[in-house]
Amino acid sequence: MPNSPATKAAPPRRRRKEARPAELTAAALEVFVEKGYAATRLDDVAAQAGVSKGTLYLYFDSKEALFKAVVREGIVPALTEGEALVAGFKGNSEDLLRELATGMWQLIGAQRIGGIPKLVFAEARNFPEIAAFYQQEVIQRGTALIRSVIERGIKRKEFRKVDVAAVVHLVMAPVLMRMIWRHSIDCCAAAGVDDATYFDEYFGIMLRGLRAERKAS
Amino acid sequence: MPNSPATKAAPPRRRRKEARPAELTAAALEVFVEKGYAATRLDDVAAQAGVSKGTLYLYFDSKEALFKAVVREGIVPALTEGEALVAGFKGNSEDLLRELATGMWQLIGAQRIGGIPKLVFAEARNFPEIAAFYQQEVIQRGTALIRSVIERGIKRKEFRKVDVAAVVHLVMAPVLMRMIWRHSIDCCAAAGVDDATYFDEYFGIMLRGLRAERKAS
Amino acid sequence: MPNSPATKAAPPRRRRKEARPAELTAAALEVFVEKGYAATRLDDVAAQAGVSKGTLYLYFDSKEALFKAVVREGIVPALTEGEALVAGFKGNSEDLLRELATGMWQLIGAQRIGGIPKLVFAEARNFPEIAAFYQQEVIQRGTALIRSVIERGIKRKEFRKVDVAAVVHLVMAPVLMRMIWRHSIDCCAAAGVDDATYFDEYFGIMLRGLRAERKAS
Amino acid sequence: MPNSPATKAAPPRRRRKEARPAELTAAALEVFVEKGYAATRLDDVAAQAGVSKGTLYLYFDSKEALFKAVVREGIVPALTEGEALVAGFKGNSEDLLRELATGMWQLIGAQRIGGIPKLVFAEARNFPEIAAFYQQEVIQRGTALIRSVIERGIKRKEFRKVDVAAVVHLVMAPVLMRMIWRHSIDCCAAAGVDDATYFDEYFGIMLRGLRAERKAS
DNA sequence: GATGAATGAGGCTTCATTCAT
DNA sequence: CATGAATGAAGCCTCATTCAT
Repeated sequence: MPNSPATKAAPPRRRRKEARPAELTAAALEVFVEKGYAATRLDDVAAQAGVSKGTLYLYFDSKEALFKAVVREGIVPALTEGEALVAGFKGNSEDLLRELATGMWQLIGAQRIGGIPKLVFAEARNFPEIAAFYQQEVIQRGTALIRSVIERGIKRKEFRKVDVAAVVHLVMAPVLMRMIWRHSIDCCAAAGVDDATYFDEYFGIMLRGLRAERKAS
Repeated sequence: MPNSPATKAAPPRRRRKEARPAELTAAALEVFVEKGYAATRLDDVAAQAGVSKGTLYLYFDSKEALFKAVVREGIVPALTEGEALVAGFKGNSEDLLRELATGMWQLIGAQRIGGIPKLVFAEARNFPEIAAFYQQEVIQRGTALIRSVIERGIKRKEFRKVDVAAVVHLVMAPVLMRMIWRHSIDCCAAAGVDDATYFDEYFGIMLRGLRAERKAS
Repeated sequence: MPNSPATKAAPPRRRRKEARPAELTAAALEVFVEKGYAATRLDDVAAQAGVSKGTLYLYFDSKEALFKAVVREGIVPALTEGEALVAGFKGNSEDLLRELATGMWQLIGAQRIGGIPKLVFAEARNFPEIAAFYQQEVIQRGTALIRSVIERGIKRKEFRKVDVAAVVHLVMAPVLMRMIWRHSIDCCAAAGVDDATYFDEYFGIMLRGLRAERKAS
Repeated sequence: MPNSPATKAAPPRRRRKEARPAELTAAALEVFVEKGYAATRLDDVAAQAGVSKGTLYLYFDSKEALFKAVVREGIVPALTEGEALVAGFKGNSEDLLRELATGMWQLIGAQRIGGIPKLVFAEARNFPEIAAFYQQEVIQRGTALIRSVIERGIKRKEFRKVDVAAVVHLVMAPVLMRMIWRHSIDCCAAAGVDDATYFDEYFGIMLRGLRAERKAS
């Protein structure tokens, strides 16, 4: 059947087969981040991916399954990248914290995946499974990372002795909140403060706040 | 005595009339915090309040109006109290910040209403009307409050000179995140750090981070 | 108990009792004509009458019953008045038709009751009982009236010989349509033609159209 | 063969796609004319068409859009035909008016779609959007059509000089009223006069009424 | 008699999910 | 594999009707 009605520049079918799920979750990520879970219509995801709505169901059992896949695929690689960045850092802990936070922001916060944390926080209650998964795969690894930096600083007497568990959350909070703003009310609110200034002040406060006090004399 | 017509202990009609709105917003708060805005069905709110769905519309024009009432009733008064605190405060700015944050936490964060911020951040994109309302009614007043404290500290040379806009967000972030955790993944995660420790360390870092440096001399 | 909270100038209760139903139907007429049957809310009728919604149910079993009462009370008296006007007319039939139509317009069409025909035509299908009632009480008497005028004209050789039944409808149609326009799309449409011009042309055509032809010679 | 899964003769999916909108508007026309606009439940339309309620929304955005489609499909073409008739007509204006009115009656009045005008007049007040639409799409074109015929007659000295705007409405009124009767109280009332007689007398009066008077001499 | 708070059925509309092609 | 037409279960909101006071 030559001259088949290939209206669109026929995409290579064969190759697609394996790439499909990733294409779909990529499209879904975009829409979920844009609209939130409840407001995301599978129609939109399908349109974004350039497939029919039915096709989604060939790869994912339900909207919920799709959502889970998006979170899974979206966040873990980013975290891995973050970990790689940190591994084998030489230098003082202030600089390490600085680089870690900056790197995470550039790799995650400033990217589209930066919308995931908001999504997860938003839907954690409705999807305990996601919450648990995220908790294990992301939060634990993430906090461990920060924890190691804090502990390193304390051990090296660069940081004060603090309650590490608490401080880990305190260190993460401003970065997470920045992501959340950006994907919710930021349009108007957080505006007025650009990323550079925000992080400057963040480090200004955090590092002063953590710095070991030097004996006066 | 089957078929007794008085199945439920007939509640006094008259007295209800005035109490109703508060009953309804209380019920709504519970469900909103539990399920999120979009996922809250007015049926559930009605059931929670022990009335029929129609009754809600006797007191509130729409789901949105109900939500706004919840916010107005639960958060705005706290802000007012906060404003009063700041306005009449004598003493150094560190103590003021301490009292303000502690007070806010007790009035909002530790209460059920503390679930509202998460909800708003989560669904702001989908309900621009609500986002705008919250922005005006809560965020603007809240940031103004913090801003006034920071500026007071700077003016009194108690705090360093910082970019106030940025610092306002940095100061709020750990408090907001604490609320968000609590209403999403906290079940398991943030556990391990109790409020007291968290806020101790929070002040420890924030105040050190803001403190004006004393000339060595 | 002096100083009772008589906020409104207490209306004489005793006298009301008998007048109430008429007050209610008057209010209902206004709202029905304004909004149509389905769109009329009993709340609005009650408000218009200055009573509570419950009160309506003291006098009328249902919205439907109220509607029927409105039609009954609104139209029959007007028709009676119309008949009185006609009785005992002396003069030629052209003038009679002219006066009849003009009179009916002034008594009905130009008044608020002029909205009733539209209502009835609109709802006849949904309320066969109303249709039957209106048919008997109004249409039959109305057509008989016109019929008598046409027949009078024919008998007196002032009008051509025509199919009286058909002509009766043809004579009524422009008057009825005028009422209907006025209560539906008139706002914009029929505008451009004032009543005087409309009726001038109406008579101009109708009377020429009915006039007996005079033999030339 | 109990529980046979093929309860209904499975209709061919492909062929349906194109025919569907017409099927749906046909069903809708029936129900709209039967019940009126407000009283028409989309459930009924769907049932009448043999589809589910959701299917309606595959083809029409809303009840209003569905109604507009019904009008566009049923009335607008007739107007177009009428316009064509007038545009190409050779001959005297009496015959033109006769043909136009007769044609309109056959295309609209005598069909099911003839129930639409009543509906629009009845509910225009409650659905301003529909009123505006009908005004633009139907009334304006319709009156322009009649107007052109009247003016043609005057220009050709076949008709008297009359107030055209008024006469347009006078000419339409008996036709519209005939439609309205037919769809409201006609069951019993207008009966007694068949269409042929009615239109005979209509032309008899209208044309005599419009005819230019010939100078005596 | 009068009130008006309360009810609950029902309408329009949306959208996740299915399934014949 | 892919499609997209079709479904039907809810959800928000309205309003005629009831009934305790």
